[in-house]
Amino acid sequence: MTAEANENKDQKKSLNFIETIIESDLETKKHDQIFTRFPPEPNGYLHIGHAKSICLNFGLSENYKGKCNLRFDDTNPVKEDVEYVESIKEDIAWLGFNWEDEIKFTSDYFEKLYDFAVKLIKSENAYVCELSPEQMREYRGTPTEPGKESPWRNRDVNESLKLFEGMKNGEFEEGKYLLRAKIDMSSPNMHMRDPILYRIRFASHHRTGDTWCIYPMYDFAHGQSDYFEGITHSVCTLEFEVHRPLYDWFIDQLADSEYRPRQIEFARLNLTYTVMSKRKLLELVEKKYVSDWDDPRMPTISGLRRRGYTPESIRNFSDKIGVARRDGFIDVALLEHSIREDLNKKADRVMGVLNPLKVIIDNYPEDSEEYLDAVNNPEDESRGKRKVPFSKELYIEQEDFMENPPRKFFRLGIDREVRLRYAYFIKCTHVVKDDKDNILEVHCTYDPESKGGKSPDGRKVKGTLHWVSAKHAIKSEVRMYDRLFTVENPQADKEKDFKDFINENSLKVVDNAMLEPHLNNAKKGEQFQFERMGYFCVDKDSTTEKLVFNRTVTLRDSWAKIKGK
RNA sequence: UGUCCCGUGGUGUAAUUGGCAACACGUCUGAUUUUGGUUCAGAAGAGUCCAGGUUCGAGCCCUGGCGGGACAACCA
Repeated sequence: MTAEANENKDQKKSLNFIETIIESDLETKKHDQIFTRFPPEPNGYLHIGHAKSICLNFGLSENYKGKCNLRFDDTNPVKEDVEYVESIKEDIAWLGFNWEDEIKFTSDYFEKLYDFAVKLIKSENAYVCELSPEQMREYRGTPTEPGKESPWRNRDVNESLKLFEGMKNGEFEEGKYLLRAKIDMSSPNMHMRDPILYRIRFASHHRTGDTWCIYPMYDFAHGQSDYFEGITHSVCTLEFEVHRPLYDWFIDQLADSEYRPRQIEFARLNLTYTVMSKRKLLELVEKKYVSDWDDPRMPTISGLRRRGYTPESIRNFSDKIGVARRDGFIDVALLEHSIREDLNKKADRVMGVLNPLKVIIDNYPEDSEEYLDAVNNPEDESRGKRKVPFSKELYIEQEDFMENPPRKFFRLGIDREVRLRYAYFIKCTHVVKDDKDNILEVHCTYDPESKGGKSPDGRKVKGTLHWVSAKHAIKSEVRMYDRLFTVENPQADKEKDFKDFINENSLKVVDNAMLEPHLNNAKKGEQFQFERMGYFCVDKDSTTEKLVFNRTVTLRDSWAKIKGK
């Protein structure tokens, strides 16, 4: 009974506006099953903003036991490339979504689209126009002023037919002719002012090669492709809202049954401090500000993956941000919370020192060493334990020692006692410095009774430090990637030189980090939580096979705040 | 000067047929802790853009303002 009550409670979880539409369509039997699609243009890598759309479209079909196509909207060969097709497939699969049947391409429908265009010419709903780009602009009018009709608007049907065929057969140079729909040049909606259907492009297409030299425009391809595939709910972003009347206009001309796909718009994802403009991301890659599309500083899915983000964290993030029709900015802190939440459960803990400071235990036997038990993941006992080597000379983090500690500093200082995690209590006796006053060595004594980190007399220490044995430690490179962009609202400054968006300190490389030896066996892509420093992802250097760690996200760092105050 | 969309704590999303605005992130306390992490407990923070109207009662309905966004590529 309570279980049932709980179930009801879960079901009552509020629906977003798209789910409301879908449930209503299912209830009224408008559709027996829903069918969505994710339609990227293969002209760049997918980023976190696309992830929202992917989770939405594929998620909807999963939740309502429907279907979802992956369709490449490849109607502009000059911008598109197979490299992008491959990366997009990989990213979607990595996120854990499955598309229905084989992958679709808008280019698969070029023939059908051509036939439909011919039909429109015959029904006097389309004509071949020969206005130049400049004239087009002039004739189009502005959002507040009506346009004027093309002199070719009432061209004879047979003449249009013949010219259109000539366009297809490559008889005319680019720009000579256009196929346009005949709708309404005085419509307040610019998209209804005799929109272009086909343009001539002598460009080789990544799939159809040189078969075609005329290519359909987005508006003439998208809705029809939805129709051909049986899509019920065509979910897209808000900027396509003004295209909807045109979308419907074409469907009206095309549909010969009750069935119609419905375009539904939602607000695209904006993230604070993050630029997601494809144009700018492309520029970053082309001008070598970053290594590639998957550079861990990039907001691309592949960049986040290399940085150590998990598919689950991105899907959870997507659930949390919700779906609506109002534009806003999601705080990037929510994204980071999502990955911390996930990694906190999954990532093994490990000790490492980024900026080593040598500690010598004076009363520890010279050539002795021992292996101490360390828990891999306190959240998950099944992750087991590991042995960590301990010896007379150790490294600790430079910032874990202060000669003149402030009031709330709980770590090592002269005459202070702290615990070395999983090892012993140590107490600092003195330090050795060079002539420039830099600390070279911190000398301590240890309490042999406190092995494992507990003292039999029950005395407490306030601080617990991570450490690494100097002679056993592996030296490795650690790269700390930060978000590349640090402008609060990048979209607000569209025209600003994007170089201003680049955070010069977005990458710090530490090449003398000392780590626990067992990390030698770490696999590429594995994530670890370095004690007190954050989450890191193994990213072996492909040229040298050197062990490299990328910072996924830092821990919540209260100490930094205390220090700042 | 046009058409369309949107306006709920700092941020994002909720609120059954109108019924004293909820959740998450963030922030701040406190407790526990072999990570200044995690976990747990708690607090602050909006009266729903404004003004009218309908109603016993409005974030939800109506009217009028104000504010923000989209639309003038042979891009998608």
